[in-house]
Amino acid sequence: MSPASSTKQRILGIARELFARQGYTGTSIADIARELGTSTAALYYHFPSKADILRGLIAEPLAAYTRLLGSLQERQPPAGELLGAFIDLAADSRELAVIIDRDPAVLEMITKQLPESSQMNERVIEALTGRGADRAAVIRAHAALGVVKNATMAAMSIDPAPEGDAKLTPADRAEILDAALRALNA
Amino acid sequence: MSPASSTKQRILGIARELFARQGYTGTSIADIARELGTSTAALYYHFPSKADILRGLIAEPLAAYTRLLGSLQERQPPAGELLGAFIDLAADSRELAVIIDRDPAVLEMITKQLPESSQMNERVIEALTGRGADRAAVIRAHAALGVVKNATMAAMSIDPAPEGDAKLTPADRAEILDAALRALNA
DNA sequence: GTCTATACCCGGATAGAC
DNA sequence: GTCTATCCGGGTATAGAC
Repeated sequence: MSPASSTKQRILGIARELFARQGYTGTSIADIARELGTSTAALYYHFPSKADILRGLIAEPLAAYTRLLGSLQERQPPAGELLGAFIDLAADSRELAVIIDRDPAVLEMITKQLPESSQMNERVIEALTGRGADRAAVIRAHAALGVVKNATMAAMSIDPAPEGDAKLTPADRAEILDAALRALNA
Repeated sequence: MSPASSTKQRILGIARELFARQGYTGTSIADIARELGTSTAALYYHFPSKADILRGLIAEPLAAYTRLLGSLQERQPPAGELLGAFIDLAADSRELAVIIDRDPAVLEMITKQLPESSQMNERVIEALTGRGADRAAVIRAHAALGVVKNATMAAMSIDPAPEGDAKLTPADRAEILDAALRALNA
């Protein structure tokens, strides 16, 4: 059963944890193998390279992000809805977010195989401000995104920080969203 | 003259740039030496180790941060003043900020030689909320800090992004501070 | 699917001449 | 202060047996 729960999945789980703690570059295949309880050679039976492990981790979240951005071309949701979606994305993949934008090597890997990603951030800002916004509005949009990133991470770390797949409570989510909207709207 | 403008200073300048772009771990001594136009051995005449180059870069900004936090024990400034101070710190050392909290290896180095630093963030939050704040207030404090970090970085990168030691314009600073205060105060 | 052994490279750092 | 040459460790990855 669960064709997904093979050794491959265990490896991905271990890698996610170690990458988040030590960074991608800072984590060696040997580290992962040790945690897994096998030799490094065994690892290479399941994944052809270290980069492929990373790809296996970020593929889906990255696709979700891309999907969300793509949908903006058809419909411009109100800012609250958009920021809410970002909060959910950040909450779902907070470990990945850490991995991705902490390591320049990872960023480069992503831009290499998904060149659009470099303009993603600008697209988000544009969606939050509308076209032709002035400088102050752009800054406020960045401010709102800063709230989303920082506060979501914090909310999932503090105090009743339950195990791995903790969820963001509705109350916390509402608090973050409100703060982001206040930052956005002068 | 200018006892500071020696080769040491050139090295620090190059290192700051490369560390910011490629990360500390992702930058090799050879990278720095190449940019400097010398061999790696020559570099080791000026600095005993790669870690010492990093220390040379972060010592002063880190001290400034420590000083600011220390001053909080004598006096509790209003939130606006405190957030303003953080904006200025972030603007002054935005490259360093990138270097520091992007690389887990760097973070570890700092906590090893400056153990208090691990509680610094909590102290900041406490200063922003006052003692015994509820969960929502803590989240809002993190939100405000997210604004400071993200919006300051953005403001110094967009459009009239002048050379290296660009300054934050007063207008941008005011915009960021307002957004941070709005995020902080429900 | 997992092992041992190893090839290979690259990074930090040192020795010693100039 | 800078060079060439080199050591050493650790990292990714592979070969080939089991």
